[in-house]
Amino acid sequence: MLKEQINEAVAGAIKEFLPEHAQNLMIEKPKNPEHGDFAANVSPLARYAKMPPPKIAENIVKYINIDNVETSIISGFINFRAKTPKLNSCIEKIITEGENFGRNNLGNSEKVLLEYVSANPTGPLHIGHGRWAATGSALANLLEFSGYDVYQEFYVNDAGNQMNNLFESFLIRIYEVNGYGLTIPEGENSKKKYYPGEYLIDLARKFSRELPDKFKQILYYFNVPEYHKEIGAYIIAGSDYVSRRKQPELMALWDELLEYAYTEILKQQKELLNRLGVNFDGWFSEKQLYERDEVNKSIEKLKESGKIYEKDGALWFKSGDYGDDQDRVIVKQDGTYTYLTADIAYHYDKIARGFERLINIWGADHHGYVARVKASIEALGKDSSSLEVLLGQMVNLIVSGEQVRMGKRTKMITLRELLDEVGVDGTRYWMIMRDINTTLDFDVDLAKSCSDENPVYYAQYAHARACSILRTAISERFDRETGEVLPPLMESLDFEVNFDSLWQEDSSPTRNLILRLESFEDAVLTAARCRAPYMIARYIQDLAKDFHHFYTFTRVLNVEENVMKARIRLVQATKQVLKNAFDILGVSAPERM
RNA sequence: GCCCACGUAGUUCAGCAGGAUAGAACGUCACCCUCCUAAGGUGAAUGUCAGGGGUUCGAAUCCCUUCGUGGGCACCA
Repeated sequence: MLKEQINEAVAGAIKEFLPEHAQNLMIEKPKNPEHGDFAANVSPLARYAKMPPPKIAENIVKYINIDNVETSIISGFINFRAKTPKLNSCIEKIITEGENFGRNNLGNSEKVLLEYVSANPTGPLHIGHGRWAATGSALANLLEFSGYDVYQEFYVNDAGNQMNNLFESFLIRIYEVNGYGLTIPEGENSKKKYYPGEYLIDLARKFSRELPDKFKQILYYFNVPEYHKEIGAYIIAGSDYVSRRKQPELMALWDELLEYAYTEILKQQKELLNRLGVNFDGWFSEKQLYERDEVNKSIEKLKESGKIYEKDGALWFKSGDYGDDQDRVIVKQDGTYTYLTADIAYHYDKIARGFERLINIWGADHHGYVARVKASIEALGKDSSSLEVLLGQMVNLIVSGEQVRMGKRTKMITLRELLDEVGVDGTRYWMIMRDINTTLDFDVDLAKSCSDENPVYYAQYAHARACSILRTAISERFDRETGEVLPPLMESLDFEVNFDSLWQEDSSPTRNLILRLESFEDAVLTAARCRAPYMIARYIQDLAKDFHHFYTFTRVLNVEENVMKARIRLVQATKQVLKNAFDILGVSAPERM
């Protein structure tokens, strides 16, 4: 990689010139392209070298010798300019490496567990989940491309209070669709306890259709008498059946109903994620943590660390000792566990499974949890820096120029609806293309428009255009005047190239394009380091721009044969790099549009 | 009140391990298709980098502070 090469050469030169103050300088791209392709600013060395920057630059340049790279000095800057043989070799490298071009070994096969989405199995995925899903799967690709061994996991919260709420809501809906006149109560309080979404009505219908006998059992065991109708759902959800819950038959039925509901919902979530091109390696069940007694085991481990104490009838974890604002409850007064307890057990399990690095994508609303979980890892005697939590900000949906408030009162727009509207490529690209630290304005109309205002189409069009040129090169042609069929310009795209013919005239669009292609390796490396797939989307935009620019200024076909061959090669290289970049994002690179 | 993120052109955003004249897309205006996809390109206009301090040769970038926006501060998940 050119930048890397220059960086090493400069560092080596500084070692010769200023052995006692050797350091790396930043290699950057000059804003003014006339200065060169890369530049190093020597000013930081001024205080040690005790001479003016231009003098320092002169001294350093003496020790720099990179094949086919020119150096020049302007005041305190050393500028580097790649000569044509260097650029030619870049094209060859891309063609040779093909789909592997851009890979690096940053990860050094480190085993990474990437956890993302992890929605509750209590309802449809919403827009926010779509952002984590798209970004997470792109990050997984990016990390794999950078030498990490990535395992993608979805944590299924199939235990805890929300499961009771789901059960109760589902039960009410079953009564409702069977004509018992019950329904989910309205009001703010109700929203905390019930899932009012229509999807449970559909699910209750499906249930009643598939398992008609079950409803008879429900009537028997839950025994909602006629007079309860008026009082409504509160009776069902209240003490009436809770006291009877101890009956084994009732419990079995309870579990059966609940399992039916959440496995159906989970199935729908999985299907939708699949459709989005998101493929998890594992689905980790919270419930299983309890069944395998992992939660208790992790409490024992915490006890061993001496960071557990009892207060007010509850068991506390001294997370405050590890930088959390305050200590946290692990076992509640009533003997049940908090959400955190299971989460700690989950993270212990990840470590026990041999993952060296844990990366979680969480919504920003979970940011309070970061310190707690990190604390629990510290208590285990591990370095909590192995856990990286990426906090993602919200998604604002823009429809017809108006922001659709995602508040509690308005109807929730689901990911499925968005996907139906915008399509997979548009949804993924838009979800990924912004820094996860900023709130995302998702303009639905723009995202689904097939116009130049839409960055997805701009970029995909560049790929289609490259494909079109290559296709035309080997296709039969018609003579415009005579209508005669002419043979293809090229028999095949497999030929020897002399790249010197690329450089016969002013060719700055060509230079820029090649330098951009070359910088893909650097872009991947930086994006992987920052865990930031959006940087790849940005790279794609830049590359597409350079290619469109090249296209309008440089004819590829129907020029002198050697020139044509060299330019075809360059188009092939562009197509390859675009494809590799799109593959990381999981967005398709269409052959034609 | 405390914690996190954000504030850059009319709009959406890059740039932020300090460095040369602050960039792009969209929108606006003026142009470019005999010929590889005009879903493209060229040119022009557009800025108190939220405000104020500080650090230094140099700050959009680092530090402090004020203001604004969003999110979070449970023995809920």
